[in-house]
Amino acid sequence: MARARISDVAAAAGVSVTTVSLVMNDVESRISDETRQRVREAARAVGYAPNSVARGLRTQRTRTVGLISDQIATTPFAGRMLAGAQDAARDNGYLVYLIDTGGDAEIEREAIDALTAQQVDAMIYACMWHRIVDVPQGVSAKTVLLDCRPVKGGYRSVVPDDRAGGTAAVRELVAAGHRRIAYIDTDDGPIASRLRHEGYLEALAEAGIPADPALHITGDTSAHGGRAAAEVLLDLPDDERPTGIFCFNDRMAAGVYIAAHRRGLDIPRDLSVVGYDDQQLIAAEQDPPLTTVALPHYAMGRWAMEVALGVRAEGDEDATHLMECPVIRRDSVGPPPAQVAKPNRRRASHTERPPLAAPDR
Amino acid sequence: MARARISDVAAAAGVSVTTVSLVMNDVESRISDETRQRVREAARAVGYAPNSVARGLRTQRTRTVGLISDQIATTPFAGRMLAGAQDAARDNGYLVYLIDTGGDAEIEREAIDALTAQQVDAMIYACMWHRIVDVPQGVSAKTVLLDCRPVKGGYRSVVPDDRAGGTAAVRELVAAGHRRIAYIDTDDGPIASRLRHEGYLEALAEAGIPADPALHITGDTSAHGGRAAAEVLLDLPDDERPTGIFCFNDRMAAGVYIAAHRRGLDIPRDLSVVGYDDQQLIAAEQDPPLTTVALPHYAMGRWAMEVALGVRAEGDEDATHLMECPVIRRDSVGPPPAQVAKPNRRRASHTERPPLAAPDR
DNA sequence: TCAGCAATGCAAATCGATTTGCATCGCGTA
DNA sequence: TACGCGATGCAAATCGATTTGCATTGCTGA
Repeated sequence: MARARISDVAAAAGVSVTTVSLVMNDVESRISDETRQRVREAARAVGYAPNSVARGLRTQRTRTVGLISDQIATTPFAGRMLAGAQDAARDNGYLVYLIDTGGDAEIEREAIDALTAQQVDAMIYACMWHRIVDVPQGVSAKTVLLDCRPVKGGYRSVVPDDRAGGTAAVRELVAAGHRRIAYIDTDDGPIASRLRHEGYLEALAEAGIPADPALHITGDTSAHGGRAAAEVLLDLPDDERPTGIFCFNDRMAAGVYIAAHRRGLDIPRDLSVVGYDDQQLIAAEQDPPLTTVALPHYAMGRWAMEVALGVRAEGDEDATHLMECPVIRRDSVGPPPAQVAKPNRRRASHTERPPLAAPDR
Repeated sequence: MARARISDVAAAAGVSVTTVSLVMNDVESRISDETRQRVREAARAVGYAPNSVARGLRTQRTRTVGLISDQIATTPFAGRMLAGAQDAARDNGYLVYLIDTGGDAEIEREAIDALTAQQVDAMIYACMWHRIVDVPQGVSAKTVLLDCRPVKGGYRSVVPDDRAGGTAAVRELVAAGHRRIAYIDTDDGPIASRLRHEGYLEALAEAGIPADPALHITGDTSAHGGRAAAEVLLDLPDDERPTGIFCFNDRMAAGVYIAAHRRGLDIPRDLSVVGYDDQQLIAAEQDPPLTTVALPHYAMGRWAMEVALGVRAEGDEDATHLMECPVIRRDSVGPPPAQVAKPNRRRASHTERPPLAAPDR
């Protein structure tokens, strides 16, 4: 049984298709209340629902949005961003096409062409890590960038405020009384790395704590990298050893936990730790649960969609919106030990110490 | 500058729109090679790409698929499933609408209506956990169920083969020489729980090992639940204590690690552990990396899409496909200790032992 | 009684493609 | 010369909605 068409409703109600259309779309005036009533009942009786494809052809607006992303599958953050965009779309009666390009430029090209052919009303170009992108040609002017910034302007975009997040993280440690605070950074060099470092320096400066380059260590962004970096820090002489560590991300913070536990250090009694990302299944499940800074993925997704649909008035056509990263307080920050505790090391020296002690660079 | 229409190409090539359409769609014969050439060049010159909306209206096929899911945002597995479905769609020239209902029945209803109005060629109804669903009315016959089974048939569906996965997991332990093998189960009662337990029993049976109800413990599906359950097991007398533990999921296995480490037990020397799910950032990052059973999300997503699009011939219209769960061998399984090691307990007894020792029920 | 106007509703054009049936042309053959 | 036929290409209908401009009806007021 085929779907009912508007002409079926017209026949059932004994009116023209024009009248049905006018009634269904609540166009003002022209049609008497009595007729309206009759049309509505007929529509319900035959189970009519307008064909969006036909409507899209005629009106030139499809109420669909294309969301192109480079990596949906491989990061646990993606979901929150999608959910935010999704919810905003639904709230406004839009449907979203999702395309994951896997970062492949050719697939990206094809995706843009396909979405354009499909007459989407807007596009969102999403990245899974805060980075700078060269937006491909062909995306419409109504494209919004999500978690990335354009190489040379011309687009509205939204990214996390990593700088302020770094400051907030370090302020947690400062507020707890720490003065020797390390930053375990990544050596992969993403934008967020630089920004969080700036935030770290700013928080130190505002607390009147001189920055010590020896406390800025790098490693790869895994638990292993964090652990290796932490071992370098914990091997420092007692009066140079940090009492608080801010980590580039939660996975590295998990590595710090491992290094600390292996030396019999208790968190937060002997060492305070703050992470970044508030990564599901990592941050909250640490023992003790990790204090960290959340990446506002849901809010960014929502923002991008609302701007793309034009329901959120953003004055500037060419501006990057910084989304606040809230601190999530859990149990990994406490006051510094009264005097630096002597960790009961299992080994006198780490002969296998990894070659990661890269000082500031 | 508006997009070029087919009539623009026709004008540029000096032919009719019929001819252009015939050429662009590679309809056989009728048009001379010379004309074909001319049309193609004209199309390229004006930058023509067909309008999918108009085409969809005329052909009644939109080359789009709707993917309705209950929880995209909250599980780290979703991405793989989406990626599989996505890739299969792209391989066949389809675009996918993604809708996350959050499990809300009303939103689900609206989603189905919206997708129907949008004339999707097929739908996929995806769940994030293997479960039984009452598929709402109105989904087309071409709907495929992903990671769930219908209450009363009528749909094609694909789910992980949790039973065989449970068997494979336990076989790993049996093959390493273990005879006292525990199963730390969940008490939430998902389908997978029962199936994996059946698989566990089957592996024991085929190895001629009698099942010991005391070795079937339950807990909640978190690291905390796994840890509590492991403590119960490790408190058993030496000759009853398991040497190998199969866990319902990787998070619980992570809890087993914590319990073992707190007692000074080394994995896999003193205790072997097998998880389930191969969860990103959990399984591989354990110390040592966890041997586990992978949920075949990507393959299931691809299967569902291919069946939905009709490119994979599945004879039975009403059948559930079981997708194999491969074992991922890492470093948490070894031979059992020569004789059961005396763990160097920190405490003589666990006065705070949690009330979780629910025997088989 | 009839012009004029408001109220109401409809016919037809339109969006941009696909596809059916028909028209034209040129050439070979009777 | 006239006819038939293959090759080629086009006009027009169609998909299902929206929307413009016009037609009809009934009522008011002169």
